[in-house]
Amino acid sequence: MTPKDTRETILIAAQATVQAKGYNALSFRELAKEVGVKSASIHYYFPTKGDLGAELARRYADNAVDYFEKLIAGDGSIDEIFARYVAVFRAALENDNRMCLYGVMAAEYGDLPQAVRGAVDAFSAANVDWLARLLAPRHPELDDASLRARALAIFGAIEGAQLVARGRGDIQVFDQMIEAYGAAGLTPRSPPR
Amino acid sequence: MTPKDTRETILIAAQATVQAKGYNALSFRELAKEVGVKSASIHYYFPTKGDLGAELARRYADNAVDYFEKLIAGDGSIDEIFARYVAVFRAALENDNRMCLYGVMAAEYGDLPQAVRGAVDAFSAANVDWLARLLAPRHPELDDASLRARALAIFGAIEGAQLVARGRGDIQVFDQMIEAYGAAGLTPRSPPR
DNA sequence: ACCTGAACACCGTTCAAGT
DNA sequence: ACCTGAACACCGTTCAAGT
Repeated sequence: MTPKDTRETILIAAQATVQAKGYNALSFRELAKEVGVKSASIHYYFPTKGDLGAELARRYADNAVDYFEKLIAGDGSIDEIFARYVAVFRAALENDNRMCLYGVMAAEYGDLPQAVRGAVDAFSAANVDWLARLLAPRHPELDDASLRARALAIFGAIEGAQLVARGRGDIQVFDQMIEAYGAAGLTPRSPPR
Repeated sequence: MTPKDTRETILIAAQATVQAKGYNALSFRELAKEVGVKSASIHYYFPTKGDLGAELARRYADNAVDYFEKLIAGDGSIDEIFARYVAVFRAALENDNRMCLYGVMAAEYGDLPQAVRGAVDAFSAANVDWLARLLAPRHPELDDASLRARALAIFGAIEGAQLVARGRGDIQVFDQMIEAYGAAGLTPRSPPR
């Protein structure tokens, strides 16, 4: 395994643990065992746990932005694109009842190193920006501030649906909540399949 | 200080820490320093951290249920009672950007002892029950399952608003999201003051 | 450049010992 | 009944030492 692979393997394993158990439950020693090195070697790539956490959050946000850009540039109605956006959050729950990295870290915010907080904030800002862009054509009557307020509310509602559904350990709870948001008119509705 | 006080002091200090930093960031040794005993004494009252966490979650749910019962039995329109319900979640953010104990613990769910999980689940169930009762008179057209789905969606949206607002460290973000939920018709709207 | 063992101060937990 | 010191295996971090 090349060093570049080792670094990547660390990040992948760490992300899975944080999404499942939280940032504070992530242990360098456990992580080292999964990767097949000693814990001191993790520190070679990431001097502190904060450095690892910050890179994790940055990577997560960057990957999300890339994917969302492709979604909005691709084919499909606003309803269809929104459904694919929601599907990303649903997929985390399908993956062993994991949560969005952002949601986990936001809940632990008070104990997060400053560098991690910055990357966490960037994720929510990117989601709100993207949602505002997606919804803009449908809401020509809204000024920029109102459009962003709507986007913020949608992002929060989805995060909350994920949080509550993971507590229930029931993905149908997530689907039910997303359906209710659509029925109330808060979000676009998924097109029938 | 009587022993009963000691036990109570432990619970109060522990709750504040969990709401600020998360369950995993709670340390028996730090807690002992705050309370003014040695960490082994905390174990006298709560044999394991799981025992403490479970009691924390139970107490939190019980206190919430008591308060909510008083709200629904007291004066006021549905809109007014709902506004007071939302105010409870807002108050956590006002208190040094803390979160609802439930939200924090749900985010750490994968690393929670079984006893803690049970108490966490009870809190969300209690909230959904209560919201369904509150909204029932306004939605005679909904059957029980639909009413509960609506209540679930509202609960999740409020939790999500709190999660995102704490990440921003901005309580106005919370207010904006609650306003947007009302505007969309998902939740009752706060009566003007 | 990459990895490691050993040490440090921390953590939850246990338990024999104190009052 | 309530508290404690000391020990255990854990934790993140540092660093000198290896290749």
